[in-house]
Formats: sequence, C-alpha cells, structure tokens
Amino acid sequence: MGGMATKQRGRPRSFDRETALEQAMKAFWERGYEAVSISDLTRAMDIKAPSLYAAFGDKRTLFEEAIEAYVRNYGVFTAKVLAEAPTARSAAGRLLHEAATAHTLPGLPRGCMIISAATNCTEQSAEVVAALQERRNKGIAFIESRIAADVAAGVLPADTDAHHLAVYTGAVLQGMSQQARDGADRATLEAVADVAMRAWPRERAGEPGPGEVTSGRGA
Amino acid sequence: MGGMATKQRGRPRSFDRETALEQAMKAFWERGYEAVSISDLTRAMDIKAPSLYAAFGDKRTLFEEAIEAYVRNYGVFTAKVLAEAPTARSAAGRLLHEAATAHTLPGLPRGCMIISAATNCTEQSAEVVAALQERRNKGIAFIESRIAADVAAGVLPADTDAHHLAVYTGAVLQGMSQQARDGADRATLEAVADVAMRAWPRERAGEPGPGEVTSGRGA
DNA sequence: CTCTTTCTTTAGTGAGTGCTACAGAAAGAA
DNA sequence: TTCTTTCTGTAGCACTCACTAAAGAAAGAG
Repeated sequence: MGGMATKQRGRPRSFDRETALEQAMKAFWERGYEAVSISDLTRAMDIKAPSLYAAFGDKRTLFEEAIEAYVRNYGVFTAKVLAEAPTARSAAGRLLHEAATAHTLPGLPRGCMIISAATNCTEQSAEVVAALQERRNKGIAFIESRIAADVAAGVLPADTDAHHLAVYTGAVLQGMSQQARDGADRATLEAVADVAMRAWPRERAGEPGPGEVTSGRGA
Repeated sequence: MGGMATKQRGRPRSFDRETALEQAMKAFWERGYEAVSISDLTRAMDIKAPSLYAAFGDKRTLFEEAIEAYVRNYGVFTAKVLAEAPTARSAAGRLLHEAATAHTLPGLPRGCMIISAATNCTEQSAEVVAALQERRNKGIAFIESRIAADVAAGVLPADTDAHHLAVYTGAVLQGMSQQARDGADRATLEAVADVAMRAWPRERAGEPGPGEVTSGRGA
C-alpha cells in the first residue's frame, strides 16, 4: 500500500482510452444504444473487439461510461444552473437557451443524448432505458424544487403550481431535442425558448436566495 | 370486367387481417420499428412468418400499414382540428389537450407512435426514420399556415411569428409524448397543455374563418 | 537471456435477425 | 373425383449480433 505507484508492467495499450471513449459516445449519441453494434463501435474507436472488452467491459458498461462522458463534456448542467441562477425563472430561461445551443452544436450529433439514446429498445435493454428515464425525471424534480423555493420566498406567485410548471419546462426541453433532430437550427430553438418562457409567471421582488433549495416538495 | 366479384378460390385465410394488423401496430407503437422482431410480431399476431409475409409483404411494408392504422384509429387529427377550430389558438389548445388524452389512453402504449416509433435506428432503416420525420414536420407546417391565416385575418397580433409559434407548439406536443412515456399521467399532461397555452398571444376580434388556410407562408 | 504480465490479433462461439423454399392442407371448379 | 388455387407449418437460408478462447507481440523484472 502507499508509496510510489510501481511502473506498469506488460505491453502498454496502443490506443488512447479517452479518445476511444469519445468516439463511442458520439456513436451512441447519434444512433442510440441498441442501434450501435459492437462492429460499429470497433470501427469508430479504431480498435478490435477484444481490446474494447478489455478496456471497457461489455457494451452496457461502455454505454454507461459514455453517458458519464457526455454529461461531463456536453450536457446541460441542470443542477449547476439551478443553483447559480438568481431565480427559478432565470434558471429555466438559461436552461432552455443552453439547450438551444447544446442541441445544435456543429460537428456533433443533434439533440440530447439522455433524451434520445434509449427510446426504442428491446426488453433486454430495459435497465438502460430505465436509467436514462430516471435521469430525466430527476432533472425535472430538480427544477420543481427550485421553483418551490422561489414560491416559498415570494419571488413567484403563491398560486404557482411548481410540479406542473417543472414538467412543462422539462417537456419543452425534450421537445426541443426532438426538434433539433428533425432539423431545427439554433436560431429557431432560441426562439422556441423565448416563446416557452412567456408561459412562466412574472416574478415579484423577494429574497431570491440562489441555490437555497430548502425543501423538496411542498406537500 | 365489372359485374359480381367471383367467389375467391383457394384455401381461405385462417386469421383476421385487421386484428393481426392491430396487434402489430401496438407492438411497433410500444417498442418502435427496429426493436420489434419478426419473431415478436408473429407471437403478437398469432400467425407464422410465411402467413405474415403473404398478407403484409415485408417488415417495412407492415410498419407503414401499421402507421396508417395508427393515424386512422388513434392519431390526433391535426389537419381536422386545424380546419374545424374557429381560431389557430383554440386549435392549438385542442391539439394539446387531445394529445394529453391520446398519450395516456389506458390499455394502450404511452406517447405518440409517429414521434417515438423510429428514433434509434440503424442506417438500413433510414427511410422509415425519414418518413416519420416528414410527418412530424408537415404537422408543424400545418399549424404554421393556420397561425399565418389568423395573423392575416387580424385575429392574432401582426407581430406574431407564425413559424416559431408553430415550432414551439410542435415541440410541446413532442415533449408531452416523451413525458407520457416517462410516466406522466393524463392530469399532469392536461396541466402542461394549459401552461403551454399561456405562451400564446391573446386574440383580438377579427374574422376567424375556420379552415381558410389562405397562404402557406408570410414571407 | 528468461519469466511474467498485459495487450492485440485471428478466428471463431451460440443465438438471433429478416426472410423463404417446400410440402401439406383446405377451399372452389370441372 | 381430380385439378387448380391459396394458405399454413416446418425447417432452414445467409447474415449479423454480443462476446471470447487462444496464440502472438511488446513491455518490465530478474
């Protein structure tokens, strides 16, 4: 234990693990979990199947790592935006506009990987589908608690329905991802984000308290 | 030619074609085009593969017929609603609320088949993907022309951006489908529809003219 | 050098894919 | 009956799937 890490013995890996993972991530992002075969992956990553299995485990584990890489490098940082923005309303605006950008980055697949990478799947990938579904629903729950905090602080009207407003905002984000895949450009999505924000209630002066997500749910 | 149709010769089909198609449609609706195998279909339709191929051609042709059956029996009739409703705004409201119902019908798959049945596909199903994408974009174009008609008639404000408002409405419809698949119930989706309509501009008195979709685009 | 460790390559595994040849079964026509 | 037509079931096609055993290749340790 402890001390210097001994030099690694044996033949060194001949490819860059990060680069290979990046290529796999883009393939999954573009086509989705089941539509990308191991053969597609080895071609995209420029390695042979046994090297892939030695470095990343099986296909499912590789996909999970690809999702982590996506969130780390390309995801819209829901939690960060919700914590940093002064109000829930401004956070939602930022989320929608960041999505407009993120879903139409040139040279990258369209839309959001977490929304679209595991929609049409067979029973044997049920766990992959459920994992992404949980991520989506947790994102909406985050938005809801941030809204509830602003309602409690008097920034948003007392009769604001935090749950429904959060689901609405999540639905718009998901619809924008689909629109990006169907060809909508960034300017169009920015406009959609602006229209979507018109449905949000006006703010009153209060004590915003950025990031102070006090309680999860009202009732 | 003409005259009475001669009695069909040969061994009669031992299954009901409509019922079998209905089962195939539900399978595609639930899981999507590529995730449903011929083996899955023969099980759901309770026929053997050669009977399937004799009655429906190949898998792609069967899917196309399943889409037709879906639109005929379960789809939200965009064109009909847009033509019948007195204004574009009321039409959008009806579309959103009909979607809330249609996406959560008990005993049927969640969400909209046209939105979700061909999202994660391999290159070899590119035509199926493109066909559904075209249906989605045509639906939005329909909404846009209805909005443009109301703007021209003075029902909606002159500065209304018909294109962006239509894409927004389409995005909400698509997001609601995803929400339904992620577990949102009908009441939640109805609330989302209500929130979404708050983003629409108010109407002024004018000459609504239902169905009078005059020109495709403004500029 | 040899020994050990680790990676890369070749060449597959069994299972599942969409699809079909062929023989048997069930109907009307003559 | 016998002939023709059409559907059904068995069995299997060539292909791809995710995955891996086994042997060769490249590094450090002795």
